[in-house]
Amino acid sequence: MKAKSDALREKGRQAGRAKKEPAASGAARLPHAERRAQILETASDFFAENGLTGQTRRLADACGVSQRLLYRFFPTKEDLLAEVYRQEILGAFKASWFVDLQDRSVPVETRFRRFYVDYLETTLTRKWLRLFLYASLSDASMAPDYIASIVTQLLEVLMREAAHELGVTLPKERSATHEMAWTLHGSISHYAIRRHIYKASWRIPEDKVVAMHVRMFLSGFAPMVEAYNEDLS
Amino acid sequence: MKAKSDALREKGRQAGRAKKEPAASGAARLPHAERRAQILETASDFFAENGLTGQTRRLADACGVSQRLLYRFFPTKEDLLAEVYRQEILGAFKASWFVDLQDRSVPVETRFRRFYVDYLETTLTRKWLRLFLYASLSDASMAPDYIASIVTQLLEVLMREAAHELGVTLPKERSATHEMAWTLHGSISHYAIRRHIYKASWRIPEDKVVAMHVRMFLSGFAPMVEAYNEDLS
DNA sequence: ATTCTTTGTCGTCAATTGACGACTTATTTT
DNA sequence: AAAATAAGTCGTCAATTGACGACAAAGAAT
Repeated sequence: MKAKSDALREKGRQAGRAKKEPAASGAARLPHAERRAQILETASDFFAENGLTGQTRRLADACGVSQRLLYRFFPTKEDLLAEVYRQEILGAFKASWFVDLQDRSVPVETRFRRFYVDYLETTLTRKWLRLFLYASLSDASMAPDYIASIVTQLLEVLMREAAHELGVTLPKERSATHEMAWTLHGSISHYAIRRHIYKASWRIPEDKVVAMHVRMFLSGFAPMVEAYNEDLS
Repeated sequence: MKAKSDALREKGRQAGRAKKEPAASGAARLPHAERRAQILETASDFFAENGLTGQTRRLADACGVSQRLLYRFFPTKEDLLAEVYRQEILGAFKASWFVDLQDRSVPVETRFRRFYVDYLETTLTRKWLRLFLYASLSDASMAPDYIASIVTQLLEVLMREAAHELGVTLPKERSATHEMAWTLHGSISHYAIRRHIYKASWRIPEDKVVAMHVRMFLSGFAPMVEAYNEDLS
C-alpha cells in the first residue's frame, strides 16, 4: 500500500501565468511533422548511446518535452524503436556505391579505396554501429534480411570487379565468393568496431588504413582463391 | 480433482521421504563454493543471452534458487557482473598460444591456421562475444586494458613471425604494425561476430575459412607493408 | 538432544518504468 | 469572438526491479 492522495488538493493553482513565455514550462510548439522528426533524431542518438533499454523518460528529457508527448507520435516504445531502426540503420546505404564500384575506367584499387573511405564515413559510424549491434544482440532482429541483402550485393560487386581486373576465375558457389569478400569487408567493418566501440585504432590515419586493407585484399586475392580450391578433400 | 490428488501425493511423499531427496520446495543445499560456482556459470550464460540489464529474479529462476540467495554471494548486481566478466572474458586466453605461435619448426601458415581454429573455439564463442560486446557497449569498460594488452601481444607475435618467415622488414612504428596485424585478426574476429551475433556465414567449413584468411594475409603481407610505406606524403 | 552455524525462502520496500486519462494552452478555422 | 483543432503537460497506475530484514530448516558441533 502506498501513500497517495496528498496532491489532490492543489489543483487549480496555476491560474495566473504569463502567456508569451515559451521556455518556462513546456516545450516550444512545433507542427506534428517537425516534432516527430526532432524526436526521431534525438531518439536515434539516445538509443545508440544508452541501448534499446533506455528509458522513455530520459529520452523525453533529451528531447526537451514531456514523456507523455512521445506517445502522441508512437503508440509504444517498440514502434519508436522500429522507426529509429528503419531510418538510421536501413537508410545508411548509398545507391551510388554500386555505380561507382563498377566504373571500370578507374583502377579497382582506387575504386575500393574511395568506396571504403566513404562507407566508413556514411555507414560505419559510431551511431550506426551501436544501434546495429544493440539490435543484433537483442535477438529481435528487426529487419536483418534487408541489410543482409544489400551487403551481399556489395560483396558480389566487389568480387566481380576484383576478379575481372585480376583475371581470376571465381568458384561457382556463391557462399564461397561471399566468404572471400568478407575477408576485406569484415576486416574494415571490424576496424570501425575497434574505433567506435572499443575506442582504439585511432593512431594511423583512416585513409592509410583503408589503403592497407585494400592492397592486402587485392594482393592476396588470387592466392586466397587458390587456397579455397586446394584442399577440397 | 487432479490438483488435489497431486497435492495429497506430494504431502505423503514429503512425510515419508528419504533423507537424500532434494526438497520439493527450495533448492538442494550446497556448500558455499559450489553454489557460488553454479550461480556464476548460470549467470554468464544468462547475461550473455539477456544482456547486462537482465533481471536478478530471472537469473535466480535460471539458477533454481530464490532471488534473495544471490545476495548472499554478491553484494550487488554490479559485483556479480564484474565477477562474471573476470571469469568469462578475461579467462578465455591460453598462454600456450604464445608458445606455439613462435615454434619456428612449423611453417607460419600452419601455425596461424592452428592458432585461429583454436582461438575461434576457445575465445570467439557466442557467449564470449555477446558478453564482450555488451560490456563494450555499456561504456563501463570493465577491464579493457588487460584484454587490449593480451591482444596486442598476440598481434606482435603474429607480425614478428610472419615478417621473419617472409623476410619482410616491418615499419618502426608499433601502431602501424598493430594495424597491419589487425587486417588478419580483425577479419577473423568479424567472421566470428557474423556467425554468432549476426547468425550468418555458416555454409563454408570453419577451417576452410580460416585457411582463406591466413593465406590472404600471408600473400598480401609484403604488398601491404609496401602500401603503408608508399604514400607517407 | 541442544545449540550454533550455514543455507535458503518469504515478503516487502522504494525507486523505476511503460503507458495513458484528463486537463491546459496555443493556433487555426468559422 | 467563438468554436474547433492541435500541441503539450500533469499526475497516476500497474508491473518491474534491486535490495534486504526476518524467519525457517538442514547439518555440524557440543
